[in-house]
This record gives sequence, structure tokens and C-alpha cells, in this order.
Amino acid sequence: MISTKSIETQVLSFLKSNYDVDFPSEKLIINQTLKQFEGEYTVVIFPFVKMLKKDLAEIGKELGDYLKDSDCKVKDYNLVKGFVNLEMDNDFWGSKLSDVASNKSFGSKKKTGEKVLVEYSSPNTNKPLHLGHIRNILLGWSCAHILEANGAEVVKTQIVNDRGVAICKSMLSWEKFGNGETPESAGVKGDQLVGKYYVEFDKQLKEEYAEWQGSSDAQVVYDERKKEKEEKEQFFKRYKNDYFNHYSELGKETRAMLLKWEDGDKHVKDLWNQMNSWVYSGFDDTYKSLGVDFDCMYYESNTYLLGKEKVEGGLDADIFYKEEDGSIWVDLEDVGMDKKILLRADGTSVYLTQDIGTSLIRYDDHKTEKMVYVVGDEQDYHFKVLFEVMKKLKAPFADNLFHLSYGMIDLPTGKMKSREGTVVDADDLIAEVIAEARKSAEEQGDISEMSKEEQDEVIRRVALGALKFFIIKVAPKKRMIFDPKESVDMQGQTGPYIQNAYVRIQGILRKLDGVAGDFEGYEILKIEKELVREILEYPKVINSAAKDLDPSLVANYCYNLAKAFHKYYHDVRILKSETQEAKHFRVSLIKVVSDTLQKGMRLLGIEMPERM
RNA sequence: GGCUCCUUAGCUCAACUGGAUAGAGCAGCUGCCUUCUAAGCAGCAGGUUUCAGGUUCGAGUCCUGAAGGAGUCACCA
Repeated sequence: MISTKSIETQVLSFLKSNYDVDFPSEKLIINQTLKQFEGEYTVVIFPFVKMLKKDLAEIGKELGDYLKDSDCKVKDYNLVKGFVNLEMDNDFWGSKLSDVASNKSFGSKKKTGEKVLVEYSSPNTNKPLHLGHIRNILLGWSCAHILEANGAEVVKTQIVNDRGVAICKSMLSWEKFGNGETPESAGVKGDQLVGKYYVEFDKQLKEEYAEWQGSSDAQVVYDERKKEKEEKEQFFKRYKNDYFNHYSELGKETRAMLLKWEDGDKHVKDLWNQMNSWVYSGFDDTYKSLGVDFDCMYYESNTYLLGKEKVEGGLDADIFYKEEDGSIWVDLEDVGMDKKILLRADGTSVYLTQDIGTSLIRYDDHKTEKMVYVVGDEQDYHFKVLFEVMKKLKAPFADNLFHLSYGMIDLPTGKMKSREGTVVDADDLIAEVIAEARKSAEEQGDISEMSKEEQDEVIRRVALGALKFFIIKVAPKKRMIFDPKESVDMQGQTGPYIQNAYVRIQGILRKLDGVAGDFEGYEILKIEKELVREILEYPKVINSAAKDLDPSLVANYCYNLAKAFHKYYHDVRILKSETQEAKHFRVSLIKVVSDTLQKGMRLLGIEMPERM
């Protein structure tokens, strides 16, 4: 905007005054000129040909001359096919740099009054966070901050799935096999401890199931339910869930516990509160080491009842309908979808019910007319359904619901599967990147002068910079492969590469004795023009990242800017500039580069070290 | 099977939303530290953008079809 707006206006006024054509400004294309050609900006004039009914070359020449004569600082131009390459004059770049340097909030918009709620993380309280959560959390957190930079008022939140069968499994398991173990007595984080009992439950269930498979009950079930030519092994793999629901002793106990929980049984509630508090303190530690936070929390245990109420209300208003068995449904066939159940015949709620309740409570609390759900792409259909249901309920925010859907993370060895123990634990991963960063710092770092605490902080920033950048540089909707070895790389297209650009600038600025001043008359180098041009792109990048809910745009932008800077740093001496003007310009330039890098990376949750 | 998403260099990813000769990093090979820090820079090599059609001045990008992968089609969350 800031960069090409004046050119845009001039091109439009050219079309208006010379041809009396009102060309739609959104169709006007002004790109950065490719490296092979002279110039910095390129106007694509193919689109004009049809309207003007004139030869390409003629239009190009007329436009070029027009721009040159206008006051938008075009020094010269050249024509290649349907492209008019513009060379901007020295003053253009100088004044642009000054504009940015004096604009503290460059890249951020003024508050628009828009209120947005962003939901991310949203774990279950029965096991610790893993790599998948990390992608989710990083996307959510950075989207929230990008939206904020774009002028919105943002509420960061999550929904904690703290009730249901899965939670009862780990509770039951702890009660049966835990011998009163606590995080303190075991010396592990609370979420890890609870996760351990969740895994233990599954193990016990497996053993119980294996034993049962030899029973006569099992034989009867197999004979009755098997598909044609289905082997026993195959069948029982498929039947596991039904076994849990119909025959399992552990299943029976779990369900009994769930019923007690819903009845508010004191013993069960106490146990639930106890284990939850362990999990939450574990989650807090992980969030803290990731450097992310939330403005408020929602708990499924508090919101699912309201969902029920709303569904019943919708039934009275004839938005939903009741089946003979008493279950309540919504019919979405008018919008090309299925019928979906909202309340079971026994009155208990399902996933959808709970989300309906949660969204309404949130609107009451925060009046956010826009909501973003960061949830994996396996739930695409669920959110389509939810959004349609909210429309039917005429919720005031129903037209501004967004599902930021992202692809799963695979390991080089294949999918992550909790049952096969191939899940990458979040805490382990963070510890590992920190260890790697420490190794790198010892080998090639320059932080030995620092205190132990400062060193640790630098290492932490670099480690998390590597991890976060590695994950967030990939476009959200793409499935990504996470190679742990590559995630701790500190060279090339990585977070530390960008941090290093910042550190190099700080190094120069430290050696400066308050040099500042104008750079009137300085003949700006081509590489410097390119750097300024890149900086001018920043607001556009933030804008489209906010529009598309895509932080990877910011990540890739920061990399490109850092790359341009590293080359500049190598080619041009800044402290030993030939003239005072040159030095003033260059210092001003690198300051702006470092500010922009810092701002951009900040939006991704990546902090810059002063040295590394 | 229906629907949705994905497929770009050996590997991991880009490509300014339809623009020029498709770019980076990693891995491989070659140079550059007595310099504002080499976590860096420069170079070599690597591509029929999965395939077949179509739309147009122009297609990795849009449309149709095919192949491969993933997800979903639960009274699980």
C-alpha cells in the first residue's frame, strides 16, 4: 500500500485522462520487477489492451512517459512485452525509508473496533501435549497476534475437554493401579503422570480383552457378527470398541464412574479435581516454555449443559426435530448436508451440542462477532455443520465463524499414533531443541561473556526460534512432515538464520556512537533499494496473513528479508561507509530492517536474542 | 463408494492469489574468516510443476477427467 499506492493512482489517472476508462483498481497489477530486468516495480498492461484497443507497445510507451512526467518519482522505464518496468528515483527510496523509520507502528493498523475470538490448543485432560498440539498452538497464537496487528481486538482462548469417558479412564486407572502416586512422589509433571495412567488403562484393557477373546462369549459374538471369511484376529480388532461398551469389566467401571461424575458424586468429583489440577499445572509449564498464553479458558464441564438448553430451545422454535426414540436432530439437507444428532435419546449431549453452548457463552462474555477455531482438518465437516447450525439458531456471529483447518503432522517414519508410542511429546521435543541449541552455541556462539542466566535465555530463544519457525513456515492447510533432525537445524532457512540477521544489526548499532542524521544527496545502491522495497511489503504481508489466517506468509517474508540483509551485510561496510550521508542512510536502513524482523517474528511468537 | 483436502528438484518447503526464464534451504561438489560475529556469503549440479485435455495474450495457480496419498461420511471428542 504505502509502496505502490502513488504509482497505482497515477496509472488509473492515466487511463482516465487519456482514454476515459475507469479501470477497477483491484484488477490493477503492480509487481516487483524480476531480477533479470532493470527497474523495481512493474505495471502489467496486458489487461488494458482489450479495453483500449491499442497496441501493447504503444500503450506501454504512453504509460511510461505519463508516469515519468507525473510526480510519482519514476526516473525511467523500459518495456518488455506487456510489462512496463519502472525505475524509481533516489528520492523515492530515501523518502520511503524516512517514512518507515519515523512510523513506530509501521505494519500495524489502528484499532478497527472488530472483536475476534481465537480458540486453539484445546487439549483433553487425560494426556500431555504432543507435537500436533504444538502446531495448533503456534498457528493459533500467531494468528491471534497477526489479527491484532491488523487492527482487531483479540481474545485468545481454548476449550478444555475435561469430561467424558476418556477422562474417566485415566481417573479409574489411577485409582486402581496408582497406589496414591502423585506428581511430587513420582517426580514428574502432572500431565505426564495422568497420561501414564491413561496409557496404563489401555494396557490393562488390552490384556482383559485378550483374555476374553478365548471365552465362550467371545466365540458366540464372533460367530454371530463376523463378516464372510473374516479371521478372528481381524474381527476382534474391529470389535474392540463394542467389547468395551458391552462386555468389558473396565468398561463397566468406567461408565459407572462417568454416571457418578454426572450425578456430582463427591468422591469422584474430588478425584477429578485432584487429577485436573495436576494436568493443568503440567499444561501451564508447557505453555510457558513455549511462550504462549491465553486470555481466558473455557471448560467443557461448564459449557455442555448450556448446549443442551439451546438445543431444547431450538426444538421449541421448530429449528430442530425429535425422533421417535426421543433424540433430537437437525436437518441440514437444505444446505446439502446430512441430518445430525444433537441430543441422544437419554438426554446426554454430543460433541456438537457442547460446541453450540460454548460459542454462545463466549459471545455473551466477550461480544466477539467473529470467532476463529484452530482445529485439525479431520474436523472440517464438523465445523461446517456447526456453522450451519449456528446460522439456523440465528446467532449474531453466525456469519463470521472460521475454521482454521490445518494438516496433520507426519514423522519421517509415518503417522504419529499414540497407541504405537510414536507420538512426539511436547516437553521432550522442547528439551531436545534446547539441548541442540546449547551444543550449537558452544561450538559457534559468541555468548561466553554472558552470565549463566543470560546464556540460558539466549539458548532458549534460539532453540524455540528454530522449532517454531520450522513448524510455522509451512502453509497451515498442508500436511507436513516433521523430521526431528531438521527441526533443530540452525542453518539455512531457519529461525536462527533470521535471528542472526537481527543480532548482526544489533552488533553494529552497539558500536555506533549515536550517529543519526539526514542522508540528502546519497546515491542509494541497487541492493539498498531492494531492501527498502522488501520492507515496504511488510504491511501487505500482515494484511494478507490476517485475511487468510496464514502465519506462514509472515514466516517466509521474514526469511526473505533476512536473506536480503545477510547479503547486504556481506557486500557493504556500514560502519566504514565512504561518507557521513552513506552511513546515515545505512544505519537508518538496518534499523528499520531489524525492527521489521523483530516485529514480524514477534507475531510468530519468536523472540530475538541481542547476541548469539 | 459420496464429499473435502493434498501432489512442485533426491529430501523439506516457496512462488506476491492468472504474469516474464518456477525460487530457497537441506543433502552433494567448489571457493571466501587478520574484516560490522562464518548460526554468514558466492558458485556448480539438481525440474516435462503426478498425468491427459480445456479456458486465454499468458496456467504450478482456474475448469473437466484420470492416478496416487490423506481425511471424513459415529448416538467419539
